[in-house]
Amino acid sequence: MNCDIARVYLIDVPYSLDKLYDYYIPPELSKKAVRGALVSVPFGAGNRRMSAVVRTVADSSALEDIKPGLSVQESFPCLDDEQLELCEFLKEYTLCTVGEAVRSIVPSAAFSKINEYIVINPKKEYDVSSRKLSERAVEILGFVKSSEKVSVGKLRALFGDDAASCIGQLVKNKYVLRASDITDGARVKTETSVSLLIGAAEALAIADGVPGEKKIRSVLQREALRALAESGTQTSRELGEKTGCSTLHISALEKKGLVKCEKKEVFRNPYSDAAPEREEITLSQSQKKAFDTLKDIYAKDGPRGALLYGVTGSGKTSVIKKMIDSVRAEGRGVIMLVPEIALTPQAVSVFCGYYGESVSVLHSGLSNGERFDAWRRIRDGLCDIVIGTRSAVFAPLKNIGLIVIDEEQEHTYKSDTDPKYSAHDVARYRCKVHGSMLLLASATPSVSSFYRAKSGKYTLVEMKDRYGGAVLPEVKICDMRRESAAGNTSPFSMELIARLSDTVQRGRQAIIFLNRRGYNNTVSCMSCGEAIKCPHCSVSMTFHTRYAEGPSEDETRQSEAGHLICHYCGYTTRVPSECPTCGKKHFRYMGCGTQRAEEEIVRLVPGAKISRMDTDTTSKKSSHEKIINEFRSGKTNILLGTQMVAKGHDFPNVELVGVLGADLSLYLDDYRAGERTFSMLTQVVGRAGRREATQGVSVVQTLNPNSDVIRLAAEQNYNAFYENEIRFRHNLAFPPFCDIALLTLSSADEALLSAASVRLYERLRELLGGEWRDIELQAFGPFKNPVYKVRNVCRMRMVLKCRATRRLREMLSLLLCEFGRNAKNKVSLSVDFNPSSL
DNA sequence: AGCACGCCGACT
DNA sequence: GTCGGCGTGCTC
Repeated sequence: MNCDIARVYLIDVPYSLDKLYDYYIPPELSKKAVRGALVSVPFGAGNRRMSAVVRTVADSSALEDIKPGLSVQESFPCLDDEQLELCEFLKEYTLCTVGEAVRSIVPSAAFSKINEYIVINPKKEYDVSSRKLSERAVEILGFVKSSEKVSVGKLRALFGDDAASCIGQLVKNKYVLRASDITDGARVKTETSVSLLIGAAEALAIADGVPGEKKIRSVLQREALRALAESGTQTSRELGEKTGCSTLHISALEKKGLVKCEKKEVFRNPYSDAAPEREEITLSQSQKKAFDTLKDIYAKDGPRGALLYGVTGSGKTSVIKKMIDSVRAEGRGVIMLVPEIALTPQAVSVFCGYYGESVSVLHSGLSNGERFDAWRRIRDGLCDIVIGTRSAVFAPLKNIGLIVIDEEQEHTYKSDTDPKYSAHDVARYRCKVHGSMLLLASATPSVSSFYRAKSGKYTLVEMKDRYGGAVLPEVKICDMRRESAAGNTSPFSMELIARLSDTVQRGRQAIIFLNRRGYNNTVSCMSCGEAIKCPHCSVSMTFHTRYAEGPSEDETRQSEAGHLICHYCGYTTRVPSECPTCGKKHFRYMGCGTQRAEEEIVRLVPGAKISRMDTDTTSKKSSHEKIINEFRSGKTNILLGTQMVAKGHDFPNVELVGVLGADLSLYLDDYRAGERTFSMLTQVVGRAGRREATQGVSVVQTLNPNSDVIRLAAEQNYNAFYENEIRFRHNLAFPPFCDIALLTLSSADEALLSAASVRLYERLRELLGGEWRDIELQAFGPFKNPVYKVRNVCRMRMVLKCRATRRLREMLSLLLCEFGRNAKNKVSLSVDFNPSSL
């Protein structure tokens, strides 16, 4: 066999079908059907056309029956070797399909779309009466006859779900044919630049109608000439805007031999107008020291990772910029990941200004076209810095010298849709491939990363001084139990109200932070302040109200209504009649949100002009920036909001920060609750008095003033916090001492779902007792998801504490295939390693 | 997932 | 008798 064979992965197949398939390459495509190319192939009994990516080109196959019919979809090889291997890495690592991996690293606009449709068979005489066709089929045939081509989906919509079988019948009897075509993905945008072929003086003379010169009657053509003579080469769009001429006028000028037009590709870049600003960076002594250490690490060979741990305000960004400069000086590229660009637009603008044309920005707010263009710019080597959110870690940069993960503790770096990857892991992988350095930066590193640093996997680089000798704000912890004992039922302490009034009166500004997130409340004792915790997991229990929140359907009523549930192990109990810690009988159900807080401020602080910022008020595209600008300009004097107010913004006029319910996030049903609370408090407390000589003040309100996490965050004592936390993780076997694999079954059919969850449990036990008995793991469940029903889909889960080894992944892969194959029953299984929340 | 093949109930 | 129900199995 001397015909070439392409070994491909199909793009949109379920996990159990995600294997390699062989197809003949037609001789005329042998140049185009190369490794990494996007192709389409006929698949399955019905020869449906499916997208695929070529993994290997071989000259022979182990199989006998190989289908022809491969065609090439895109003009460029979509993936290079590194990206293809990255896709396979993602499959192995996160148990996604190769197709899902491809879709997440290639912008959707690069994909052509395959349209399948039905046409009438011109060769077939359709003597309907003679053949035995169902009435339905005759009806459908009539419809197909009357229209040129119809998609199966449309027929299904018009004739009901059994249309498919009728079509099968029609196809079998050759009344109709299946066919497909391809619509292009994103167009490459071009623009036409117009330049004069004659001298400017001559052009002006023609435009003015000077006698003796060539005569042009059209006013608009003359105006276009004038504009070109005055300002030189321009795009046809610019000319149109300036003079009102159209492309017709320009092509007329071109025909007359007066101008020449050139088409060239342009890249849509929403950041191209960032003000260029390249200030020389001067480093303080401690910054310099950190920078030198990082450079030494960079100069080493082999896998290198560093954790840049610097207290808030120590000036990490300048050190990172210097690092980026020195990496680029060696001719290598940089990827810098940030948690969420929407929250820090000005930080991105500053970066873009500093690095100008060399930087590409990638984030979810881009249009498909913009994203595609940014991706092409990077792939074609037109820029060497990429700044972006999680998925920017896949940027097709060729020669990576450094990957930076800023604010590395943020949970946005973990994806919770397939592929369920963590940017840290992908960054580590790519750094290994490129021989580049990984740099994590944070004022409050994640416990896992700090542990890696402590155990020598990363080099720890510390910055202990605040830049410019700024002082930390004074932090007052306010015991809200006393307030309520004294009869204050408002969410604000007397002290905070007094300070707020004072601040407002003196024309200064304040930030109020309220971490009112999620839908469920915790129950804590009015007397000792302790929240009720699960006896098995030492995480707080969640109080479920009568109705689940979310899209309110009548059926979303929860069966566990009015119970306490541990989202971790599934343990469920009633609210006890007395506090397990102190025996008192009164509990507080916490749940004051930003809206109520706003009302209270209006009532309690005369003259306050408040901006409220939370997901409710920032749903519109630019409203977030509007609120920020109003506050920055002093139009409002109190900024009230959720996490958004804690991030990145630097408001010089803020001297007071209030934190309501500092312990709210402490009792989230997740083992990282402490870590998140600490990070949050540290950030928000640091917002007060950033650069003024006058010390800012933070008032932290809590029901639990003795909590170590809150106390240590107020002191900004990360090390002590870490020591506590790592001990807890060690004792209860949580990451980094083990991994968590979350298995989720979902289905619209409750009975099938619970049957499947029993099967899953039994199958898992069977596997672990047999062929896979070498795997050590602790399994919990199955139990219902904390939010059991979402949009009428019910979910059940099992939680595995284990080591995410290759062997474990193999076993879970087997499970995925087994439970995927039975997809008939409409139950699907998914696996998430170390999910960002439980 | 989708689609074919294949073996049992209610209709012309 | 057959149409068409969906159970089972395969897809290069």
